[in-house]
Amino acid sequence: MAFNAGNLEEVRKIFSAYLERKNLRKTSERYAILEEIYRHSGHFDVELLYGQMKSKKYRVSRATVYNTLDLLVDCELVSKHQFGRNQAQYEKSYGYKQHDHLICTDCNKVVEFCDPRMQNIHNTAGELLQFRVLHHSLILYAACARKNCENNPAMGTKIK
Amino acid sequence: MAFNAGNLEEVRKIFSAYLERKNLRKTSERYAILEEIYRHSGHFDVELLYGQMKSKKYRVSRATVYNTLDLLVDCELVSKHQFGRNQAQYEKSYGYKQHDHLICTDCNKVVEFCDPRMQNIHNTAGELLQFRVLHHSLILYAACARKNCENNPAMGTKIK
DNA sequence: CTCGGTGCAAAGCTTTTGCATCCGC
DNA sequence: GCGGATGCAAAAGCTTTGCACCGAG
Repeated sequence: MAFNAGNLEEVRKIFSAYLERKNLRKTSERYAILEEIYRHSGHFDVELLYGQMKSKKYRVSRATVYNTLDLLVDCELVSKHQFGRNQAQYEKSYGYKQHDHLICTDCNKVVEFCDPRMQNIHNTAGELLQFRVLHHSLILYAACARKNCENNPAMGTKIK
Repeated sequence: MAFNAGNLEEVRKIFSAYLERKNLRKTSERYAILEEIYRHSGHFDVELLYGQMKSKKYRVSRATVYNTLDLLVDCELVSKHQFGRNQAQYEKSYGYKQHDHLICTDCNKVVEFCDPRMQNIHNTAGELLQFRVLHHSLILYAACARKNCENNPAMGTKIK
């Protein structure tokens, strides 16, 4: 998805409200990281984001990137995934409809999909267990039935 | 689940068949690790298993534990989970029916549950995407509706 | 002015790797 | 005996922490 000024305005407001609610300071670094994330699309990891910040005018540290990502995850502007590798993957989540992930066991690429049945489970599975489900992670590990999936542009980004 | 000699016999046979099929050597360390895993119940991480081996007569290295766990996961005698922490969690899987996991956001304990709707998704979600689903990971993150879940023995092991 | 946030580097923790030795086949 | 597997320790990779300085409120 391309850069979207209106969208950016909205997420900035949400972040501001969150920082105020939690009595956290509105630092330029926090907004710079939020904007950098919402300027790009797809999944990213800390190192990629840190590199993007460094390659621009920004003077940020990894510690601040980690700290700010935690805040953004907490206020639900970013979601965090552990795709079975050691490096956490993130993606912006505002304005995106809920989706899950399929990982190709042949080429390690990630495909997003949406299955309404998963929402049913999300909404009702907790009752029996006496839990209130806050969020979930569903990952399907699957072999590609198509040929040459590695070079298929319809598939998402490759994870490390 | 308590130690079960018959069960152990079976998994040892399965492991032997796997090692033969893959032309891998039947070392005493590999069988010792398999037995140590099947002698206990619940989830475990590498450090716990390594500690258990060390506290007994065994002379094993972490490297061998990691290597053997990879083999056991590959032949489906053990399953591996990334519960959002950095440390991978494992559990024995032979003779267990398929289940998914709920993690309490209050106390970090893991509860196993089984929802037949998940099997439906597993079996059919791949078709549309032209993938053959091999396995999946579903984790519900949920708040405990009961009081004092931390001390509830009905709930599983706490993860780090 | 205060003290929470930051940059930087060092430390921490989990996992992988290199190498000499060992042992299954 | 050959070559894969192991133990050990060192290295690698991701994340967190300690500390002095900076800047938002």
